[in-house]
Amino acid sequence: MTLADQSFVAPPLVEDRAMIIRDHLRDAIVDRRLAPGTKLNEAEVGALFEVSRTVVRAALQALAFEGLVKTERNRGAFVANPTPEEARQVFASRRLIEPGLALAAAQRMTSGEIAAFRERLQHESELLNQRGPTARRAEIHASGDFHLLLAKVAGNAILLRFMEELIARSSLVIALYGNSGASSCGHGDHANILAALEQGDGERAGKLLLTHIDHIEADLDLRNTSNLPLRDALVTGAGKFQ
Amino acid sequence: MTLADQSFVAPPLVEDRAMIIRDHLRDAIVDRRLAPGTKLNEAEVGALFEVSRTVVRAALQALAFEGLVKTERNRGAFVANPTPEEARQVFASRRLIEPGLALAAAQRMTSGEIAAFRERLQHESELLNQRGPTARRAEIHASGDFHLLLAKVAGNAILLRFMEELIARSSLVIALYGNSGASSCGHGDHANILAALEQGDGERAGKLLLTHIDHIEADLDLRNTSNLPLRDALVTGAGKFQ
DNA sequence: ACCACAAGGATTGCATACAATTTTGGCGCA
DNA sequence: TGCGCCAAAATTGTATGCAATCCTTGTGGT
Repeated sequence: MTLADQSFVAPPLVEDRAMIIRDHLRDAIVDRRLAPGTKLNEAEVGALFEVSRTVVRAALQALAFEGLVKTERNRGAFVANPTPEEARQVFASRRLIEPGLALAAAQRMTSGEIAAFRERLQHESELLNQRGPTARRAEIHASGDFHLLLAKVAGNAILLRFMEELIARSSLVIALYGNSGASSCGHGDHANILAALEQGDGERAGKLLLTHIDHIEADLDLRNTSNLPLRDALVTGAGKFQ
Repeated sequence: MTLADQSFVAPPLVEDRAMIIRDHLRDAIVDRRLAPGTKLNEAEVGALFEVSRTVVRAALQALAFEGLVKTERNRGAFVANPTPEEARQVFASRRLIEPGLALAAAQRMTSGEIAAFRERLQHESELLNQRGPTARRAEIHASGDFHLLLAKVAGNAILLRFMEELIARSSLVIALYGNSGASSCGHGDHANILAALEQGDGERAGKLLLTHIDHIEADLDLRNTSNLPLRDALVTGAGKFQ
């Protein structure tokens, strides 16, 4: 390795520490290293990242906007614990938006972007052949990245941001309600969608996306209200002791 | 006046001052009382609302998330100055989402919600008969409210939030690029959409929404790159002195 | 044993103080 | 006059202190 190899380092000369912390927390939430309902103590998080509460609060506010964190006044911030109804709304939103993205993407996609898609798929299939919780987390991540790439190619920055939020929340929902049995969203779906996109058939890609989302949602058990962390189980659920 | 007269005071015992300031600023931006590009000085805003910079920063961060404010590190917050491309993306997003809302709304709409729609339309037509910039602002507001009501009736909280952002940005775009000539978005469109919804014909309502959005966008002059406030004109535009 | 309640501790909301950065204004010089 | 440079002023980024609120826990009464 030569010095030239390192010269590429993009100079984030001025870093926005709040956004860095936000990204770390988001990763942890989506990967479910932070369980839903977990209290995010400002001082504690600040100590972890070696910043003051001021910065932490900015990060938490950002995550609250994305729906990954719920804040209650004078009580603090908690990792979101999406209800089945919220989960349904997430997927309903995706059903509405993603076919439109496919239409736009099919028209605009360049050969370079096709290559990027292929690389993604390759990465996914590698993860599929691995076992263990780490691989499964990476798999959920990778699956989301496919949809995010679709949104990027579609070329609408607003919809891309919406999709970023929806994908993050989807990952949380899958981690919460997913029947690990069926492993996860079918990898084959993505390949078929890409094929349609390559042929410029955005409409078919959109229909495939719809069934793909159906597959994902079918793998969820949205009846399940258990495994809720104590307090939230009693507060949000209609428990025996209310 | 007796003591009892005062007892009614609705207890916003704990108010979130940051959100109040956010709402005020948003209204001012959407009504264009704050011109695009205007610098939002933290201390200045804080003095106006009699709060510290801390809460002002929270409000500004919230508006930045909605795309109504752009922040630059160490430089401050500025009222968003949407480019024609951003404007197009706003309306493209609405074209994608609103027909889906119409479908859902047509199925779920109650008689009470129909009445609310009628009331909205009544309000709109009253504003149409008035002249002057104040009435025009209120008209843009009211027109947006129609679409927000549609989103509420559709019953998806996530899409409602997306629409809130899109409507706010639309209002800003209309204020920026609107040819006041054609007054504004046709009021008749809304009546037709409501009629379709009442008949439960969500599909037709969706199609009418699409042409309605076409009408709105057709009334814009997105070629216009003038009236940009100095700095932004030079930074974002490919000026002579780059 | 159970409940009500109060004191203490912990945590958040907000204001303020200080550091880092940018902008402004002026001064010298060509 | 016009340009470049530097110091002062202004503004934002961050840390910290204090007040308000909530939660816990222990205590007394029934």
